[in-house]
Amino acid sequence: MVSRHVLSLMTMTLVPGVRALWSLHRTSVRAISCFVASPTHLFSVDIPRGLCTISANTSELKPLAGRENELLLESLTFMGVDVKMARQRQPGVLRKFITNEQGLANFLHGKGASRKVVASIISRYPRAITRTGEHLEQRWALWRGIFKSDQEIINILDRSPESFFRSSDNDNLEKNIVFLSSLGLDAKDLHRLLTTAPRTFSNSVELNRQMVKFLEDMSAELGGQDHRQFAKAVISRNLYILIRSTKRVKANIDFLKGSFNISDPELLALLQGTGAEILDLSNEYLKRNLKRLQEKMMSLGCQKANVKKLIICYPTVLFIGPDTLSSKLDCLLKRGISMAQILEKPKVLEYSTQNITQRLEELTKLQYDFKKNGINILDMSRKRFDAKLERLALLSDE
DNA sequence: ATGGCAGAGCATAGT
DNA sequence: TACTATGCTCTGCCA
DNA sequence: TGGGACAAGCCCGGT
DNA sequence: TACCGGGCTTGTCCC
Repeated sequence: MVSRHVLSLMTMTLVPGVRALWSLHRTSVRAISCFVASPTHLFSVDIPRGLCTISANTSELKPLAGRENELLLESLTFMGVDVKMARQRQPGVLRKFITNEQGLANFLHGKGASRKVVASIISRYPRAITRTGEHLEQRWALWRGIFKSDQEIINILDRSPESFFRSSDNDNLEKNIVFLSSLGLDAKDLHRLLTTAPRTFSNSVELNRQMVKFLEDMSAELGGQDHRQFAKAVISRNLYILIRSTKRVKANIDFLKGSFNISDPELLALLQGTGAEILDLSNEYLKRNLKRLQEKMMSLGCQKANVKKLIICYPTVLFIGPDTLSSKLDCLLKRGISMAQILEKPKVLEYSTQNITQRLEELTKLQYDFKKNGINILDMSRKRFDAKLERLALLSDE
């Protein structure tokens, strides 16, 4: 009677993948069996104990018993998992009765992950151990449709375990891939997308659709010609766009629109060009940076049109914190470089104040004439700059 | 970014 | 059996 | 007048 | 944020 109850419980709750792992586990556990009392302990489905207690007190068996699963803790500790971290992140997982940590570990090892990587993955995203073998196989196959090798995927999992494990919906993942491909994003873009913003693929496909729709609508609103093309361009220019909220993106676009008198075609061009990344900024940050940038430039005698020009040809300026930007400008102006020159060659702002200061010193020593030669020399890479300096020194020797 | 956080929805426990 | 409380998962958002 | 060697400028995209 | 360098065009000096 009791055993039949347990059996049906087992068949109902153990999904096929877990059952497959069961037999696998029994063979592989020998090597480490010295650490635990019995193979079943390692798997953390404590059947013998369950058999004893099930009729007496059902609640002790269930996942939500309110206590942590000691055998699971042992198993995780043995695997090198940072249990403290896991507990802090997803405490509920540690109380679960049926888990698949060994299956997961075997699976990942098979794909080339080291023991350390596996431990780190579980520590940071404990829910990973609730995924069944079958689920893992499916999901991996879908990812492999985009990546060339297992190792590539392992690298991403190591960086961002959550991206792979947060969703349990493989259908959705598949739909996402189909959807994103259908946009006309080529294999290379898809690859870059999943590499740099893997979270995109655990979004619901509806959410991704919404963002694309939003971008297309925006293109229409701004008088664009090919709306699909616009959305595609924004995405491939800004791989993070799909993990932003449409609310944020809309707020940023509205803000840009209202802040300086940029025309619709100009805005359209900006957003699908290098300015696409502006959309990532938190709304407050963007507001603050633009406001302070304007203030600073006005105080230096610039017109509003100059601000606009700067942003359009060098949007990255909006990423630079107001204080560093301000001191960077001061540092250049102090050495006799004019604002007009900076506006011509804004790329100089990409370099650190320290770097710029140092270069200015070296050039002053050689009596470099910025008025005559311009400031191109400041925005070269270190190597190129040094080579240039050498040539200059040689020239002045003669 | 990724880790934290919140809300919705779901399953189970408890009465 | 019906209803509530509790806890977990999933998704989406924030910075 | 042609052409080739070398430097500079410019535009990219990639960490 | 800060930094790097590939690759392409243009300019210039010399034979």
